[in-house]
Amino acid sequence: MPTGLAPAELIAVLAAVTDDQPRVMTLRGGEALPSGPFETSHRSLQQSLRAWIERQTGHPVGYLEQLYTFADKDRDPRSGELTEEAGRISISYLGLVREQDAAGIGRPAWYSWYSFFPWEDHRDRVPDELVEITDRLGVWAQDDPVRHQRVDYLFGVGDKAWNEELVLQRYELMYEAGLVDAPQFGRPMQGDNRRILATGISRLRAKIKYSPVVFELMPESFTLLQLQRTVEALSGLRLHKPNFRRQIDQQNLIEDTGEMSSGTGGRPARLFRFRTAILEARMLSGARLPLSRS
Amino acid sequence: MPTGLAPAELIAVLAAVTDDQPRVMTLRGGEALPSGPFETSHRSLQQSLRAWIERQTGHPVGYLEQLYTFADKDRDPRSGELTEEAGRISISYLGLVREQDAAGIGRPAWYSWYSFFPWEDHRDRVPDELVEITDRLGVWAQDDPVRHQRVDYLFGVGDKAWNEELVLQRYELMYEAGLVDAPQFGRPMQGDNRRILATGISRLRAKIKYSPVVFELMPESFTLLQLQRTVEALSGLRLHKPNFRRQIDQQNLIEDTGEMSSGTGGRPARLFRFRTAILEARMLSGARLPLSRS
DNA sequence: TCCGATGTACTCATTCCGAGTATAAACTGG
DNA sequence: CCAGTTTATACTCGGAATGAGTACATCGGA
Repeated sequence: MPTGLAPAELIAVLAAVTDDQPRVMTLRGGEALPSGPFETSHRSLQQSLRAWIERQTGHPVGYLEQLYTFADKDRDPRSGELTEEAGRISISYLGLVREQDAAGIGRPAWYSWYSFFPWEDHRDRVPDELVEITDRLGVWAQDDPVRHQRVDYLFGVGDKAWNEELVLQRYELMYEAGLVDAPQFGRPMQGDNRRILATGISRLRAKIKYSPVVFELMPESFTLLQLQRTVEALSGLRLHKPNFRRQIDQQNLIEDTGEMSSGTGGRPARLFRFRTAILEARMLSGARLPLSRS
Repeated sequence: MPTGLAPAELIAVLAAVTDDQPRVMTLRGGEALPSGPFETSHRSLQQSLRAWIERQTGHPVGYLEQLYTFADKDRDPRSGELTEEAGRISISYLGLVREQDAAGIGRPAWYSWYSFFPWEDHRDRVPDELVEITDRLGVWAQDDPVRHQRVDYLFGVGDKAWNEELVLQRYELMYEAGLVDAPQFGRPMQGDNRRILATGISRLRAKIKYSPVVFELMPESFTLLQLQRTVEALSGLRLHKPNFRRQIDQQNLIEDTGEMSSGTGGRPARLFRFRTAILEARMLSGARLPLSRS
């Protein structure tokens, strides 16, 4: 991004899925999210960011959504000092792209989410890191029942279920407990970038449940298993195959292309495509109010 | 708010429910949402806004959530001209308060949402305004099947169901079709304030389904019917009484105070209170992924 | 004392969801 | 070419949640 006197900074969480891994675009060897000043020459925030991303990656951004706006003083509660840029506004966005090969000068790299948040990947087993974290948080909560309740709820301790959407809240609790700087608990990032990434992951994990955004991450045509693997990568959970397929075709979101996948190891699978012009789509039923007739 | 050279402006959608009407705090005779510059003297955006609101209303804000951040050029697509303040950032918030009597100098007024969006109140009947709007939109869509699909989906035409959450998208479609300036379609506001209000209503209508924010609008103790009437006011829908009650006590969110309501016309009702220290609460079941065992 | 309004406890059918089973069709290594 | 592995796809079945409706209780007031 060209520099200049800018009233605001834009920060992007750019996500893609490849090799069954959810990935995020980073700069500086995985230490920073892409960011730059808001250019008033463009028409709007969205357009400004979209243009910059497409210049950087060589790919169009399928989906772009605003995440959160911070003031500088929101951003790093550790250092109480006032910087020269005090009062600057940072606006963060979540963007989804289909491919991850950057056209840049080799600087951008796509890291797996789970290298920053190793405790969030529950696809194969409960991560060792999570066990250690809950142990340490147990000590931190000690005789404080309120802390204990928060830890149990956020990290699925005891009979509580693991809720994959609470990425941000888990990170913030770990921050409070002083665990985020431990190197075994994920790759560090500069400033508050890891927290912004957590915000994006939380948002996306929630969104795939009631909106068909997953398809923004899929190629033109795909098999049902590929779709399932993508959802699993994003949510960090393993899904039940027959039930997943049932839900997908109940939603009526995809249609058969007529073609079959070339052998990926087993029996060839049908190739599907996303039904365009489906704007009324909701992935799952969505919450309901108990309506009255009439 | 004191004026000054500010990098950003804060705008608040302050909501309350009284007399079975969802209300929003306005200035200038209902023409503007409260707003002011972001004061860097405070610690963060949230705190800055919270302090200002409490000074204005004399009441604490129970719940405060960021809505959306606009650049000036996002804000009024009609006038293409560049103003002196081009590039200014506006950050909007949704706040919930329990009472609506302003301590101010008589300037703030609490108007019903539905005076700005008369077509959004479906509690008693389908509003006449909605019928006229869909008629006009039918003409606007004319021979364009894509437009027709959008209109049908957003406004519940034909066999499509009315979706109360789509307040913002409906308003934006009406804007596109040139209907928002018609005086019979709701009270006007200055600039894009009506669109920001629509954003807040959309967010709140979605939120009450999976989060216990409604209780931020309720008094200390309340009857089940009062709670139902509040949800109905917010959603603009009429709910099924027995099923509403079933859901509420399945969620285990409230507890009996032991007291009874003084006669409100019929048999006295139990008074309940919100169970504090319920952070794991979700109003409804929430969408689900088809999980796999172990 | 009856009526209207509200409060509260049920029933019943349908749909949705979690869990599991069974079979089909490819590839692989001996 | 046969056995075993991997993936694809079609079912079944029970339990939970949801939509819709019924029955009855208890108050104030005409």
